[in-house]
Amino acid sequence: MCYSIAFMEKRAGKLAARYQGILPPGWKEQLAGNEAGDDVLPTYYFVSGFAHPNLPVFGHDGMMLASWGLIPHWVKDRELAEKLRNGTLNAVGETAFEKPSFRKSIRSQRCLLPVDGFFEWRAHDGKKYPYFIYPDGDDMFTLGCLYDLWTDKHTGEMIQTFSIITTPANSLMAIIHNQKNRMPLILPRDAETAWVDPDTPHATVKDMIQPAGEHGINAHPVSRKLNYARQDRNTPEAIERVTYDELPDL
DNA sequence: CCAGACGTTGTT
DNA sequence: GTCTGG
DNA sequence: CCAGACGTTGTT
DNA sequence: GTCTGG
Repeated sequence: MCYSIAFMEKRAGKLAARYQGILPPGWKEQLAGNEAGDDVLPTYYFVSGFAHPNLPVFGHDGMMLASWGLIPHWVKDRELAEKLRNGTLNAVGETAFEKPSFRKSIRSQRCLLPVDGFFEWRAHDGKKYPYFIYPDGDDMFTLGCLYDLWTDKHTGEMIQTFSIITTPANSLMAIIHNQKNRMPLILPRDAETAWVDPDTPHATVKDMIQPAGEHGINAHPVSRKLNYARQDRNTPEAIERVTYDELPDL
């Protein structure tokens, strides 16, 4: 699974350039000339999905800000919305086509979430050690996600929300995430366009939901201060390597 | 049919 | 809105 | 996911 | 053991 991520790259123009292949004509120019997104987007060295942060996701018709934790469009009241969204940070890729909460979104409302990396915990000798998992160089991971738009019938408020698809762990992630053996869907660059295209056949979508290969994926242990949710964990230290003598290598 | 759930995770 | 359990 | 709490009373 | 907050 994937319950916390890093998102430091907040320049709308750079994101637009990175994802220009999936953006309709004109979007790159709009975003590049509009710095407003930078005011809206904080820098997250570490952010928990349970805080339901607003993050930029890319759908077939452009970029939108969406809150992490998918609220299905059919939810009738805020109470159920608040309850469900804590359980929809992730969507199991193997079952998303059947689940009432995801069946519409996985068919026609797929999107991409760029992240600088994500965090998972490794259990060793009765303790939990957080790891930061990140791509090579300056690139970002592109996570395969679903989105939905929910309207509060009572207030008229509309909330755009998303969920991160998960797959079984690859061999690297199985060592780190040794108690859950899941990982987020990391899409190869050449799959991005088809992922967001609402007309991509279901069979093709299913084929895309596979564990990423280990190539290009790096991971190192980070501070156990991340285990304490009440502390301010959104600091540059969150992604810095910490060496624990007792931890076996990956 | 109706009522109620609708999600993730875990079991070192 | 759609599925499951009874 | 993790750490930490885990109760009662009153209340237009 | 199970729920809540972050």
